[in-house]
Amino acid sequence: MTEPVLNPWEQFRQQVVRALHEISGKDLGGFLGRPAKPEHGDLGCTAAFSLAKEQRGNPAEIAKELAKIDTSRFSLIQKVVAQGPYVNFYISIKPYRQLVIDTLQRLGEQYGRSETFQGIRAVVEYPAVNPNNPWHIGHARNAVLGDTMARVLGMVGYDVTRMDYINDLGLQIAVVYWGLKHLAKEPLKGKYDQALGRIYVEAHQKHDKAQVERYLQLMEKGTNEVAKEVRAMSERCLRAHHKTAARLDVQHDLLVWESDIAHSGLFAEALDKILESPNIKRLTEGEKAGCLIVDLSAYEEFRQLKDTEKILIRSNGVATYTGKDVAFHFWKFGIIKDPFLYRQFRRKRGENQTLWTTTQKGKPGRFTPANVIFNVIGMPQSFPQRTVYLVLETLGYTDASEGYYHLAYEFVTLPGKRFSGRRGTWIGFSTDAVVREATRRARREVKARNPNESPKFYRQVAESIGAAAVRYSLLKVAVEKQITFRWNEMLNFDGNAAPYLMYTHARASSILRKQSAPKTANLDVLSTSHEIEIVKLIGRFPDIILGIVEGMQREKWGTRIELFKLAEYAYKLSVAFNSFYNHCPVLKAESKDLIAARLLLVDACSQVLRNALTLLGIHPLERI
RNA sequence: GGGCCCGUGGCCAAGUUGGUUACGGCAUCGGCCCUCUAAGCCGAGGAUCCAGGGUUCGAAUCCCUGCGGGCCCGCCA
Repeated sequence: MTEPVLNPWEQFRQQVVRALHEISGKDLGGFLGRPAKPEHGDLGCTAAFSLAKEQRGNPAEIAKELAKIDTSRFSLIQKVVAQGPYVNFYISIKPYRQLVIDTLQRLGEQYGRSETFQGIRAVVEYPAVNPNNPWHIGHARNAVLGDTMARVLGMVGYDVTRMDYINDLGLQIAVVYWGLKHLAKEPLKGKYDQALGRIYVEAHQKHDKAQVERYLQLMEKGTNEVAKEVRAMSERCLRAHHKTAARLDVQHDLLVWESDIAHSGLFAEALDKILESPNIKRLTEGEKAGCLIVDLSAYEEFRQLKDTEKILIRSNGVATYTGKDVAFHFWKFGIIKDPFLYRQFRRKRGENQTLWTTTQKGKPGRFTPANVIFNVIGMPQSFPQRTVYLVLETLGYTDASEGYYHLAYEFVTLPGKRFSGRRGTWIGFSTDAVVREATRRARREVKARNPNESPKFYRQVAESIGAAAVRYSLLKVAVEKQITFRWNEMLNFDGNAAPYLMYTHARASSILRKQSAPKTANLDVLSTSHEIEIVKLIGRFPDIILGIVEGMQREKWGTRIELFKLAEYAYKLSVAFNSFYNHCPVLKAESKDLIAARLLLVDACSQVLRNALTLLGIHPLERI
């Protein structure tokens, strides 16, 4: 019995690898790449260059030898051609087309999935915005990356928990609470996080240090009126954050609060574990007398520092940020048992869509430890992030250290300045403001194009398009590129942008509305380059998704993810469809056979586009 | 002092384990709506790949030296 096919392109690639192995006796898979030009075939092999070097031969001669593959034994290889030193493989379109369509029809909305990482538990954490101001557009980049990452991981088999960590015990929270008490005029106007953010800017300048310090102590202590009010304030802010998240269809499963960590006993338990390690030291003399430290001088990049000793617990017994983070990750990985109580924060539409939160009064047991964790955190935090997982390693938790991924991305900035909560540079560039403006512009367009629709239609469609435009703008750029925020680019609706993708899907839907697609058809009549291009792109979809996850490279200062490849794919498929749309009539094709086959192709393309858009967090609409 | 990321047509930007003619978008110019949604399609122009050296049959990609932009290196949070 053969496994049911999930990934058509991989079937072809494997046949090429087998064919090359048979003719050369070597695994030449590493030399395969996709040629830049279609006339060079579907897969090219550059092995002849290095074989020539080894054998002191001529690359072109060697390529010619490699190309003497008997293709009749490989169903998906149509021909092999040596073009100079390159060995180019051409796909056998007839069986491949059938394989692609069969696979897609069998899997439907599941098409694209793979089982490679089945059964592995993953936690993705994002965006961890402090609950004292709203998300600015840079926070949206974090959130959208995390949310999309979670969707992609789910597609390749991971069991994913989408987590948000909320630091409701920091100085900035005490400051905004001070502002609320001393500056704010009740009732606050507008969205709560926006109002808090403005108060914070003012409070940052005006606050009384001693009073703020007093609040901070009470917050950390827990059982008192101030702590209760601060938690209520933070939760209210979080609800406002999650309204923003909902606009962008950014989802979470679990909120973890710093104040719950502080009062859960998690740290005491982690400390016991930390003390078991032979590599933890309590210093008795010098500047750091009384501190618990880990010496990181074994790592080359730390030796350059003035100080290779990383403090986990201060001389006053309080944990440092690194110390807290190490303890928190003990929990994520199940090194210590789960000390939290949980309750529902919000019930969502679907059954399994409940958003849970840690709490002081609730029930235990809502969390299963992870095998791998992905923290979506800015590139500038590379150093502290690396410190955390190197400390884990030094303490003896190598599995946890290796399963710790810092998904690093560069910030969104304004021309010439950074976003700052304190200075209030985010005002006017909150995620809400940007999405609102995108929606406003979308609504104008939608109304012009659909003059006789209801206000409800305009609103719903415009909201989807506006949010999608913002999401896509943030996703289509490689994570290591800084984004300078410009309205015209963020809200571009033409070309490589979300509205184009949605428009493409709506066009396909429009055809299928007029005549539904048959389940089977004679696919041999699909012979134009436009039709074949679509089939080939559809066949690559599962491989694109898997490639994003497998291509993740954990480097010293962060792991890069190539989520933009998903955006790029959706765009390419759309380009191919629109080209087809303009060159190949469907409903008015010249024969019944051709109409049926093209309808089936439109249906197939639309399904894959829908799958891709859903992964991108874009709602595929039938009409826009 | 040490370290990280980025530099590709006017603007944005893919390609950076070396490999077939540097992928696209915006903007500009020309063409296409009696035919399935023109947020579209077809075509044109536009690139010393930051600079200079080096390695190689072959460099946007690797190495060296600079330049420009952004950032990191606390018992802080």
